[in-house]
Amino acid sequence: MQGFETLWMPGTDHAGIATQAVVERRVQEEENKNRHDLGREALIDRIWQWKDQYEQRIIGQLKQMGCSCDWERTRFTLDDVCAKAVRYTFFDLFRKNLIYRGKRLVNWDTSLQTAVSDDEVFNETVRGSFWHFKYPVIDPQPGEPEHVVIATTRPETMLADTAVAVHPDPESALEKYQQTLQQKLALAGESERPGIQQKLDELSEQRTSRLPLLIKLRDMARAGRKLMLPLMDREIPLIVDEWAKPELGSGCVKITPAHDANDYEVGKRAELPMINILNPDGTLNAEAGKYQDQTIEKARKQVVQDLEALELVESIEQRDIELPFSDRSKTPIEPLLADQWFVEMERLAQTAMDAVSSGRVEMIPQRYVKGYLDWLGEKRDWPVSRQLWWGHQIPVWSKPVDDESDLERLVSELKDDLKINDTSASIQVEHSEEADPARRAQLGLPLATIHVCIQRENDPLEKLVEDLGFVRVEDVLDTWFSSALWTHSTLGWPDLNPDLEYFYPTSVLITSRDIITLWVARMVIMGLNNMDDVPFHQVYIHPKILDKFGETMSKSKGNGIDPLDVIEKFGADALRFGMAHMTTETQDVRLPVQYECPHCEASIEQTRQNRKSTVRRIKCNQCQKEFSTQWAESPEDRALPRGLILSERFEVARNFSNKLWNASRFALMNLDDYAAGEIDPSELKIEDRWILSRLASVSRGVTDALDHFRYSDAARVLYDFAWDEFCSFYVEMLKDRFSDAAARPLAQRMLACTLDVLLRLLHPIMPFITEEIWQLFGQFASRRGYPAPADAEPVLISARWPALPSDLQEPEIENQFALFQQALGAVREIRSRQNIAPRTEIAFRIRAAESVKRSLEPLLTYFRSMARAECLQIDEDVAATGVSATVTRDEMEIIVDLSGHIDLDAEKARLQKEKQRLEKNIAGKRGKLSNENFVQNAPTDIVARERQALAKLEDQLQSINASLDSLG
RNA sequence: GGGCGAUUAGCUCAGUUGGCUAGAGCGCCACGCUUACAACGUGGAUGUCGGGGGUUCGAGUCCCUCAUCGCCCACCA
Repeated sequence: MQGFETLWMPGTDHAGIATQAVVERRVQEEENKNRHDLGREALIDRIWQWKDQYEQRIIGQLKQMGCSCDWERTRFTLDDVCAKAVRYTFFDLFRKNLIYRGKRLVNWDTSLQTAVSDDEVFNETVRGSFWHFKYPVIDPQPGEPEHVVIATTRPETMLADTAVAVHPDPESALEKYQQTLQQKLALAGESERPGIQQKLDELSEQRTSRLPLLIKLRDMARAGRKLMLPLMDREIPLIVDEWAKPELGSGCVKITPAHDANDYEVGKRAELPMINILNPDGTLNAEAGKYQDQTIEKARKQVVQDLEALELVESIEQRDIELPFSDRSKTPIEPLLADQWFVEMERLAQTAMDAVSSGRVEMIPQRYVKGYLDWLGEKRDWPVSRQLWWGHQIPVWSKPVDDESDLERLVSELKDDLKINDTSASIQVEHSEEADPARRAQLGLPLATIHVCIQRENDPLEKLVEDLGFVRVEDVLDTWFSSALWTHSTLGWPDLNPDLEYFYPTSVLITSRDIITLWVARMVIMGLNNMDDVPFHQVYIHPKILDKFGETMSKSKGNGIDPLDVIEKFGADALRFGMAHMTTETQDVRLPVQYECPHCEASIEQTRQNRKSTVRRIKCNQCQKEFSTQWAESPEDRALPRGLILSERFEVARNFSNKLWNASRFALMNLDDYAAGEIDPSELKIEDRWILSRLASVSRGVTDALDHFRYSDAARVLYDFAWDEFCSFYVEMLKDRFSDAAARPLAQRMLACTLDVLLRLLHPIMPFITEEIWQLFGQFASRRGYPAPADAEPVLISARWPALPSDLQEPEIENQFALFQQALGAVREIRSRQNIAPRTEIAFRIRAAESVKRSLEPLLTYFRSMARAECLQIDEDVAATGVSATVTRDEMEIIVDLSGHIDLDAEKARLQKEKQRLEKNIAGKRGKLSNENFVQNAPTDIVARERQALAKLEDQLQSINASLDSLG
């Protein structure tokens, strides 16, 4: 289904684009042939619908943004490249004898008349009948049963039965099953126990009641006894096979090799005939005898009815049955035996395992390695043919031959006359599995089939072999076959060119975990096979976006968000930043989805009900007007305005974009008279050294995070820095300095170099807004930097990544600044607590040690602009006088004189609360420190830190108590 | 059935080698349109870190176990 999934989201990756191209070309071809069938029509309809709605929206938006779009060219170039690569690869594998033809059960969708792949199948539990039929034993001996009872949910498949199986050793199988159950019982939790116990009870009863019969049947099977298949009057053998589970049903199981995967395995082991009774459209074929041409449904009823007439129905029970359904047509799947092309994986899989085990390909997070190795370790051959009409058609021409002389003649003709010698075409001869000529004739099988694989498209050879009666194989290749070539086919392989030389192997593949096996493993295999080197060195598996119920977003559930809607509402940068912000290593992301009413902008939560594809319109619960959903089809529904599909989780990112834009606006407004110039480090103020220090740590942090795929860390670090440090402190402090003519030039240069680095760091996750700011910025201050200015690159997208010298990082300065931030916070808190009007100026004093005093003094001036407060005194022995409010912080006590406007009760309540908090913490610390084990065993620096913390807390408690006393 | 992951504030999520007095955004409460920003500013409230055991001086973090949820693979007379 990958082809179709990506089809709805063009541009998500190149494989998607390539697939889309192939689909459309095939649609065109089919239309030219003027073949009609229901499934194809429906699909084409959907494709055109999609093209109108989605592609046009994308192109329209790109055009609105002033982009020119050469979509057509991109598409066809990729298509051609991929088609060639696919043929070259298939040919290469064919020539190495790694491609072979065999039988496989496929999931057949009878309404679309195509096979569907496993990921297009969903299971649904339905209440259904479970029939127990009796098959007569031929010539029962005395003591032997007259019938064998089998059970089925699909009665019509009995027409294709070719055996009934019993277990070869029912006694020990039951014994073993009992042991397993007992083990499970011992380990089980409360809730599971009764169920297991019940099974055990049933089992012990079975062992007495049924075991003798099963042993008897086993012996009959060994003796080669046969049963009569009712209705068909065909003799079928009773066989022994471990697939028959003695503990289930009657212990006997009917074997239908052509219509059931497990039965198929049994059939292979026992060399049973395999009878396919189905036509592609779901009606029964000639093998079904008198039931021919009936639909499955009708045949099912008829079979039951006929068996009832023969008194061969033992019982019918109603049960919950899990049935596989086709996702596309919503009809039940019928397993069907079909000829398939396989890739032999033994050697190929090993190369891909080695690439990862040896570390040549690294997986991040590492936990995904296990699944990858386990899957490849099974080395199961890869069935690559699909019975669909879109995709890359298999480049093989085949012709069946009926006798040895024809075979020899044709092969030598191919080799001698057509010069097929494995250089650009190759021959395989597939001998029929049936050795007996009479039986072959009966079944209409050829002696052998000659397959010719041709490497190049439009090779004249294609025509020549067709003239010899060869017909091209109808099947197309699995989507993943071409996707596996993505890393090199998109670079022009098999043609050598500088791009391929330069870019292969690529550095990193970023993808979703559910296609590690389907896509990643196969890319490694094909890369190694075609290029003799791994396709990438790192594979980053990103988290998945889930909806608010924790379910994967998918079209079939209808619970996705629409990225274009998010862009329309919040902006492209908000989408990108938001995604980065959510991308953490372990956690999948839950994204609640809302519809936005196009009339009143009310937000309507998406529910399991209103997201369904049957819901075409929704009534807004605020304005009561209706709007259409993404599923709208009828003209009336589509005439309604469409509700955007959004998630409010992108608001954070939208607000951040806005903040950044406003801060930049401020910066540019104040750079109108900017003059580039050297910055003398000795002239820097504390806040300058602080912001440089922070900038250095932040750029290191961001670089490191991006290097290690920690996108959310990068986004968070930048968000916090830009908002809380750059905007809330540095920009605020610069305001004072801008109004001072003497200080202005230095302040401007510092602002310019800070903004410069910030924009560079933000660009990867907010490309559009930072680029816009960057280019405006260049008009005001094109030369900037610390300490010496340099010409800034004209375009941010190709600008240098910042690497600040680590000696700019000054922990002491950051500590010093933290003291200021604490003091400022304390003053603001008092203002707020006391409800002091914002315009009212207040005065305060600080009690603190000499070292703190020295740290704070250069910054005292900012209390005026940032808190409308003035520091009167800062000393070790400052004491509260008169009516005052105090706040204690780590290493200081801030005292605000409040005579005139104190709210005594508010202050007392606050102090009481603070006191409680401190007392609790102090008790905890005291307990810890009085524990001898802790003091003895913990590292000395930890103990010292705890002691210090306790002293600080006790000091704070003391001053709180003093304040409480003074307030009465 | 096998494997992987999750469970932290009302919601969505951070929490590096155990040192935590558990954080952020949204939402909530109070005050404020102060010349970058109301998509904003300042301050505030909010947690038995799913339950139970264990290891340790010390557990949100490590181990065991139970519960719930999700994903992948296999199976489904």
